[in-house]
Amino acid sequence: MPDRPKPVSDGTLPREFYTRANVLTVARQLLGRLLVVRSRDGTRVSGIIVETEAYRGPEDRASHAYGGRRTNRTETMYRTGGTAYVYFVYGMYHQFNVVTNVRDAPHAVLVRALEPVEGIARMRRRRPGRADHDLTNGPGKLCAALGISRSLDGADLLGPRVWLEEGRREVRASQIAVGPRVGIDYAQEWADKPWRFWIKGNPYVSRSATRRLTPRPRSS
DNA sequence: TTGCCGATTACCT
DNA sequence: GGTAATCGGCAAC
Repeated sequence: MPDRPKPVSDGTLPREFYTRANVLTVARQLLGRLLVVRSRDGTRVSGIIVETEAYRGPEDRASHAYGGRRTNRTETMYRTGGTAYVYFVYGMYHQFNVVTNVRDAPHAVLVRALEPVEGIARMRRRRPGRADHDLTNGPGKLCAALGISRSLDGADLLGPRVWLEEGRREVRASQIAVGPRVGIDYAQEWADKPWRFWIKGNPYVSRSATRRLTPRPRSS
């Protein structure tokens, strides 16, 4: 595993963290980092990233940029690493992605789950009736909890609207689990690639993830 | 606990 | 006109 670029003094991850060529490396190293969104009133809402998925266009059939597809929606993925790619799916959910690699290389990492850290009261108001472990344990859920919408599509991840910080938790390689990505059955052989990463045993990984790979042993 | 299915709309064919 | 990088409710077990 290559060295991780040093953060700038305030802990914000630097451009060089994102512009590296290997999206799988970035997806792994995003685990344990702090995703921060600045609310309208200037306060912080944040969470530690505990689950990610890598998308490696244009060869990756599961990527929106498969085959070099370049449309109004996917244009954001062709921007420089360290840009937010936010899109809308299933008629009601947003998905937050981190663009990686250099300009015109459409690689991205989907953030699938967070462990809430700051602004938890605000998250509860945005997802009423949900237990705390159910606030951000899925890509659509975390966008709702953090107030992420398409207004953040194309935002620079060096701030000031949304950014990532070093975080306080060192995630060792032995603590990272790997498995196939979720919800891309249409992608044929690409659907089986082990490009999803999560922190082993973390209670905030997405439900679909835990269901697929950690089935409980059946009792008689 | 598992599995099915409807919601709801931007986007692409 | 079909589908999607999802979620939550409900039925069956």
